[in-house]
Amino acid sequence: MTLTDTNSWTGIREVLLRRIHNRIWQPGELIPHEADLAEEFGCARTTVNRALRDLAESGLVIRKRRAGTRVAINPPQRATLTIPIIREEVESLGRSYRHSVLERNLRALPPMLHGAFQVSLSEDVLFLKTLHFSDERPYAFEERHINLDAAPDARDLAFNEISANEWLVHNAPYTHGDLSFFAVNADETLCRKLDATTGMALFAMERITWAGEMPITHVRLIFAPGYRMRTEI
Amino acid sequence: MTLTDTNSWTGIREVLLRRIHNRIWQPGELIPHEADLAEEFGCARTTVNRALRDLAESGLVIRKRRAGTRVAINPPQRATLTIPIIREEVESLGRSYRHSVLERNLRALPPMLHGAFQVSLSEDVLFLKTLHFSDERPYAFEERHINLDAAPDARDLAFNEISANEWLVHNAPYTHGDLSFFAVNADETLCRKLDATTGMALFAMERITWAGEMPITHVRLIFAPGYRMRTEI
DNA sequence: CACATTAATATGTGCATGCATATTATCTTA
DNA sequence: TAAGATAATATGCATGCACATATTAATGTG
Repeated sequence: MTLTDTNSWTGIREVLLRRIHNRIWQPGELIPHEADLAEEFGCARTTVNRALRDLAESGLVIRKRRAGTRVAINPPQRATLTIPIIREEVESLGRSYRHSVLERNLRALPPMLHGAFQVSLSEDVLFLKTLHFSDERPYAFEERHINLDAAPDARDLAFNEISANEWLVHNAPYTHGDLSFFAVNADETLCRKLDATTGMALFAMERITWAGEMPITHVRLIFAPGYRMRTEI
Repeated sequence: MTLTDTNSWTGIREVLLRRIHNRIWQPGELIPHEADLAEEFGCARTTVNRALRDLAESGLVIRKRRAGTRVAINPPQRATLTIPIIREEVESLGRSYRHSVLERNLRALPPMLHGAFQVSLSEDVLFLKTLHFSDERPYAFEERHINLDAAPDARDLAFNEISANEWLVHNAPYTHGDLSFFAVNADETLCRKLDATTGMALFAMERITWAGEMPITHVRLIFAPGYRMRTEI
C-alpha cells in the first residue's frame, strides 16, 4: 500500500481513484457528497473539492450542482498530445535540425480554405513550402498559408533563418484552432522530398489557427515514412 | 471589450491572457507575483493563484517556487484528444453501429509485445480480431491481445454482444497507457475488410494499457479510408 | 392536472490566514 | 576564495467560512 498522505488533496484523489477502480463505487453510481467525504477524511471540504475537481477534469467522474458527483459510465479516454515546434522535436531526439524553404509567394486564398478561413480576406495570403530535416534526412514536408492581415511582418521575411512554424509561434499567438490527423499516400513529388516510395502511407496533420475572429495560418504537415505520434495516457 | 468580471478567477485569467497575447509581458519575462496581482485586481491571492495555475496547466506560463512565474518562451501546443468507445463515436454521428468478431483464440504472447508488456505472463493471452461497422459499412479493423491475468472473465466471453473495446472499459479500468498514431498501407486482407484498395493509406492507432504493473491489453485499430481524427486547440 | 413558484441542496467559488516547500541570495567559516 | 550553512521569498496547499448558482423536489395555483 502506497503512503496515502490523506488530508492532502492528491492523497485523497488516490483513495477515491482506488475506490472507483475497485468498484466500491460502481460506474454511474452517486458518490457521497463533499461534506461527507471531508468528514470521513478529516479535512476541509475545499480539499475534497480539489480532488474531485481533478477527477472530473480527467473525465472519471461527472459533477453537477445539486445533482451530486457520480462515477462516469464510460470514462472517455483522454489523451493530451504535445505538438512541439519541429525544430525542438528533432533536437530533443539528439538530432541536428535544418529546414529549407522550397517555395514562397503571394497568392489568392485557395478556394479550399475559403470555408475554413470563414472571412473574406482583403488581400493575398503568403504561401510557403518548407522541408524540415533531421540529421540531413527529410523529416516533414510543410505547406502553409499565412494571413498577412494577422501577421503583416511576415511579408518581409524569407523564413530561411527561422522557420515559419517557429516564427509564428513567437509572433502571432493564436487563441484557438482546429487540428486533425490523417493518412495520405505519397505522390510523385512527395516521394522525392521525403525519401519515400510512391504510394507509401504517410502520417499527416492539418492545423488552422485563429486569434479571435482573425484566421492566422493554415498548415499541412506530412511526415517522412515511419513517423509515429506518441503520447501517454 | 468583453465583460471581464475581474475578481472571478476566469476573468483574471482572461486579463492575464490578453497581456500575454499583447506582449505586455514578453515571452520569457517574469510577471508580477501573486500578491502584487491580487492587490492590483483587488482580490485574494488564492484567486490569482487559481488563474495562474490554469495558465500553467495549459503551458502558457512556467511557475517555480521562489523563482516566480514567467511567460513560456514557446508555448507548447497542447491538444486534448478524446478517444471514445467506437460504438459511441459512430452513434454520435447518427449512424448505426455493429461489430463482428472475425477471430478469437488463445495464443502465446507474440514476441513483438514481450517488451511492451514487460512482465512475462503466466499463460496465454486472448487474441481477437474485430471489425467495426458504421451504417453497415466498415469503419475500423481491430486486433487485440488481452491479458487474462488482468481480466480473467474475458476467457468466457465471446464479445459478440458487447465489443471487447467497450467491455474492457467497463470491466478492466486502466491506470495508464501508451498511445500512438501512424499511417499504414492497406494490404490484401485489410482491403477486403475495410473496403479499401491495395496500398491505400490508412490511419492507425496503437494502444497498450496497464493497471498498475499489470498489462491489460494491446490494441491496434486501423480505420477505413478517409478517417480523420479531429480536435480543437 | 398542467404549469409556474418556491424551497432545499450539492457543487462552485471567493476570502483571509497560516504554514509548507522549493529555490535563490546572502552570510559564515575554514 | 570556495564550500557550506542560513535567511529570504514566491509559489503550493490546507482550513474555515460565506455566499453564488444550478438543479431537483416540493408546493401552490389557475
